[in-house]
Amino acid sequence: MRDLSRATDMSLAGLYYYFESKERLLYLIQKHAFSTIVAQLKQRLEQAEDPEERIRIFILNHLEYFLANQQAMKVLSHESATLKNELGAEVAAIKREYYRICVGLLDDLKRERNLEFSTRIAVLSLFGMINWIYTWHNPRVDSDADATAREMGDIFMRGVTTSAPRGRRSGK
Amino acid sequence: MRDLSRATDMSLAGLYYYFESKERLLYLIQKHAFSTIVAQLKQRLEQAEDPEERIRIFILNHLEYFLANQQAMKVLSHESATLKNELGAEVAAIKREYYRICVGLLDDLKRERNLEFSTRIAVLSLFGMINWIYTWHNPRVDSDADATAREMGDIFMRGVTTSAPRGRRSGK
DNA sequence: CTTACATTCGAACGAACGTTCGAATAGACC
DNA sequence: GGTCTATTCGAACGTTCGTTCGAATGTAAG
Repeated sequence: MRDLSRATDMSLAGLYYYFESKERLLYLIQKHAFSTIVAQLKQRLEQAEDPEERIRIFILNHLEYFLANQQAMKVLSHESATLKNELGAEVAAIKREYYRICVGLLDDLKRERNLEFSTRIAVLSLFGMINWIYTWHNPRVDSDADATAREMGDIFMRGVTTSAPRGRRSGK
Repeated sequence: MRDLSRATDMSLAGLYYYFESKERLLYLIQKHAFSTIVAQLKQRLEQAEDPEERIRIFILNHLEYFLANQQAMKVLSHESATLKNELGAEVAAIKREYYRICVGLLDDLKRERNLEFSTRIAVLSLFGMINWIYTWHNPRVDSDADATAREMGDIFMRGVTTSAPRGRRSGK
């Protein structure tokens, strides 16, 4: 709270005029962040029918938000389990909806192509890949969200062993 | 420190007879954990020549340690950036060695099969997958380290779109 | 100007934290 | 017994943290 008061040029007591507690402030931030991600995702998903493309949209949407708000995401990941009671439950509900959307996307893919794998493991592996990015992505070295989403999508969809040399890609 | 004193049935002051500071204790824990992982990995890698199998050994070794010490890994992930100065640098060096080993494994695979992908993105995606597990793995629901490592290895190697239905797997 | 309400702040409170210190206890050797 | 060292602890220290309170300031309406 003292850091926030310094950063906002408002007194410590002044902050408490707008936010009743540190916990409630964290709740508002988390709710806003995850609601925004989910809302934008739903909107973008309307523009694609193909299951693979929809998964790639999911990845891109996630990475764009995480890279555009990298500092915030560090804090959110760090404080993700701190909320108690109803506050925590409400945020957890949004996260669960986000998780379920991803499950649906993967189940669609499985159905369309008659695939067989554990949706749970696949979803959580994908979450690991795209959540972890806040720990390493450096704008001066790494490519932007679009390119990173494409590379991660390739790995998740086809794995590292199916990448063709010299830019050509083996037939779909 | 008060939590530790309670958990160890030793007084708060008594802890400081063995560890000069909280920071140094965290350093010792981190150093021990990462050194153990790296040492065990090196030993296991001696028993395999095939690049793909070596990557699968890497995944299994990582997951085994993370699942066997899940609580500890939560703390280590949470406190991973807390160490300053030489202490932090020494731990960072071990992590970098671990990272470099994984880079080597992937470069070997690329060379053997004439593949083309960003080693950096692949390694960091893989790290995301296997590090994230401490946030979700539930022993009562999820399979053990062996099975999880196999499933994650499949996703990382071949992607979700190359899994065959009804247990049969397309030719290696 | 006066009233009423919204906004801001300095100063402090109580709790939690990392750490220290001097005294108390235990065990080994003479 | 006495001496020495290793171990343990209660009590406190100084700091940081989340939070509160009463007073001061601003602002708009009558």
